[in-house]
Amino acid sequence: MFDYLVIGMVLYEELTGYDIKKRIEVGVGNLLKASHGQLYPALKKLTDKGYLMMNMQMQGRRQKKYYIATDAGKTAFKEWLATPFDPNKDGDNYLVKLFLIGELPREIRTKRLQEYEFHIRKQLHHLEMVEKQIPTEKLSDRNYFEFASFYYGYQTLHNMLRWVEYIKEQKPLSGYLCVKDE
Amino acid sequence: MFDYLVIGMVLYEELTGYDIKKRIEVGVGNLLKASHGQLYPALKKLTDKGYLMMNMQMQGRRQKKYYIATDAGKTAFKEWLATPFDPNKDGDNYLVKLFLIGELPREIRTKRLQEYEFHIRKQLHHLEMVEKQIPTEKLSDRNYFEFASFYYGYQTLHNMLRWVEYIKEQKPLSGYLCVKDE
DNA sequence: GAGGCCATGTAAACTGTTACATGATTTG
DNA sequence: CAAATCATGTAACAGTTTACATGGCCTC
Repeated sequence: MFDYLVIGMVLYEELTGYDIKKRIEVGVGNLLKASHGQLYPALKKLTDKGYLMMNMQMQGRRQKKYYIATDAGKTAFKEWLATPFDPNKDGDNYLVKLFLIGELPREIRTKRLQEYEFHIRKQLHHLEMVEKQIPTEKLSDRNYFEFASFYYGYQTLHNMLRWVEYIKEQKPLSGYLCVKDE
Repeated sequence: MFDYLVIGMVLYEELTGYDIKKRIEVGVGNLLKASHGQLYPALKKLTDKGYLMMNMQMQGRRQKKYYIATDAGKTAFKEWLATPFDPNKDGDNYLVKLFLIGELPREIRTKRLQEYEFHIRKQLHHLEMVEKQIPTEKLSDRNYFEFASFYYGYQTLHNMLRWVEYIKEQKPLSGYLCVKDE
């Protein structure tokens, strides 16, 4: 998965390893860290495989290696991206696919987004079942924070749902943070 | 860290490995999975170290192993929990400590929560700097979803902040999900 | 009686981090 | 001129998942 994310970063633009790392941090940094100890070997491996092309340049005395996806890399990437998300196998990584989903043709994209939405709703439903078993009265300090964590997870899923609903219609992002309710 | 989480689950109650796994899933499942291939060896290791005590029982023909923390285990756990959170070392795992923070005396707890809050605000501030560089006009399909992912991360942090502010004052959890704004 | 959940465990494979290593450029 | 950031890489280590392995209990 990490490999595909890397290819996805250099589909149209030449970037250095350093640049790629930055982009990943900004885009999906909240759930995935790309350590350079993982990134640089990956770049080498993907170049050897023929998925990336490397172009070394000198900027003054500093060497920079620019990478860009080859046709083979683009094909492999798009095949991976178009594959339906499997909750059992892909676990939590749907956000990575969502991050890159703009690369899919609109029709498949909409289908995938609907699948994600369905999956989130299923998880939410499950948490609602669990929630019914939480006592509502006075909690000890101990239990308070345990249940608080549960509610945090619940809330997080809710936000995910709202977000997917929002981007499914490709509403302007400038409005996203201001929207308060569903 | 995983080890301490496990000890934290059995401070007062005897639980089986299976039970522990379930509890972790409900409490912090959204950011941490406890695979049984990791849990069972950990239980064995912690028992050997003297941090857990095991008590085998038969339920019909089925053997169940109940674990509970020893005094040594409790001490080690509380030392770990009281240690200030280090963003450079502990990364994203603060939610695990928050999940267990009710075990700390109120004074230290409040201090830790304030530290978490400060850390989240710092991250938010950083994202706000990044956000200023995002063009507000019409985005291509490609860029739309990349920036959308950024906003998701931003939103997630905001929720984290709201949550920490809320539980800092130990407000009733039943109201949490209904609160819409800060 | 089949399928799903309860229950435990091991080992190989895989993934990811951290420490080690080096050095240039930019900014205060 | 010091510190931060840019820039690349390796290797040992730590952490995690997955597949293999087994079997009981409960509900439809």
